[in-house]
Amino acid sequence: MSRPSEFLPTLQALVQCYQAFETFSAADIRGLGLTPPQFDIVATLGNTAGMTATELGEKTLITKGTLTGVVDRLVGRGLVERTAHGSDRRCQIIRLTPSGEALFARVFPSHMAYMAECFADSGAADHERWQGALRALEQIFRKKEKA
Amino acid sequence: MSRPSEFLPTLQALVQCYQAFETFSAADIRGLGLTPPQFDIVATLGNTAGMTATELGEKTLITKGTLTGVVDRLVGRGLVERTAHGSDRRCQIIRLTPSGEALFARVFPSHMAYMAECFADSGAADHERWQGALRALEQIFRKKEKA
DNA sequence: TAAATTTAGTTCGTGTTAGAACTAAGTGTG
DNA sequence: CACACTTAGTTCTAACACGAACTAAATTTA
Repeated sequence: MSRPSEFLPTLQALVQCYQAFETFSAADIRGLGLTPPQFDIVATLGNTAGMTATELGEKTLITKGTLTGVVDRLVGRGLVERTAHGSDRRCQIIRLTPSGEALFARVFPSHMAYMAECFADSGAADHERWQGALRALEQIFRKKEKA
Repeated sequence: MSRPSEFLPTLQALVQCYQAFETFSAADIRGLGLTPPQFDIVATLGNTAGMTATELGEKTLITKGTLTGVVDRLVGRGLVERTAHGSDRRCQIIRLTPSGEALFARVFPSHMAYMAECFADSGAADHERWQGALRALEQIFRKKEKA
């Protein structure tokens, strides 16, 4: 067993890091006229032929109940559309409209460039260190949730 | 300048790690009858003589507009109270009521024990690695937001 | 095949979230 | 002192978050 004085600083560092990212990223996304979940969806659907709501939810980490509302708003703005799935009438294929494709082509590169500035001085070794640490920490939580 | 193929995996790892933590932690907190922000507030106020709303917001990373509502609900349940600040009439001191203290004494150790199970096999070196990586990554976002 | 179970999405209730506009109170400068 | 400015908290709006309950359509089981 571990003591809080050992692991609490790790959890605080995780939350503070995530918040810093979210705040920084969202400021740019809002300036592009989207909310962060909306951007995630548009970015995920870009350069694809569409996908089911379940698949979209898995990729964006948005739960299905929330996804309905976010997609509703994007449909209302004419950026995505729901089309029938060929063989399974429970499913829908969600995909970008031409207007949504145009938005994707504009905002995705813009936001990538914005984020790239952060990492101008970071090398491959930095990324390996971050990804290695983050994936190990993620497993810490996932291994317990199975039990 | 950096390429998305380099830094996107880092960002995805961060988001997935954070989500895994949040989901795992929240499941326990909800079982204790609190929401995650409510738990944060009770945990922050525990073993203190109270603090101003601004200070509480800084520690819990809850913005002031949100804090009003969360504190309202805790006041409604009789767990915290707002008292006048001695010298500055704009401020309030928010602190736990006796009932809130009792709740803190029950749920805080319980949740710590729940989280400690995750880190049963982690040593000091693991925590140093995680904290070092997370703090460095956090600075990546903070150094740009100043500019 | 009929019943039981699973899966896909929607709806609903409660709570959180950020930012912006607002009020009240303190601080600074002339 | 009077004015501009800052700070503390609340209110407001739009959107998101999650779980639970629900409908409809598939799939499994007997």
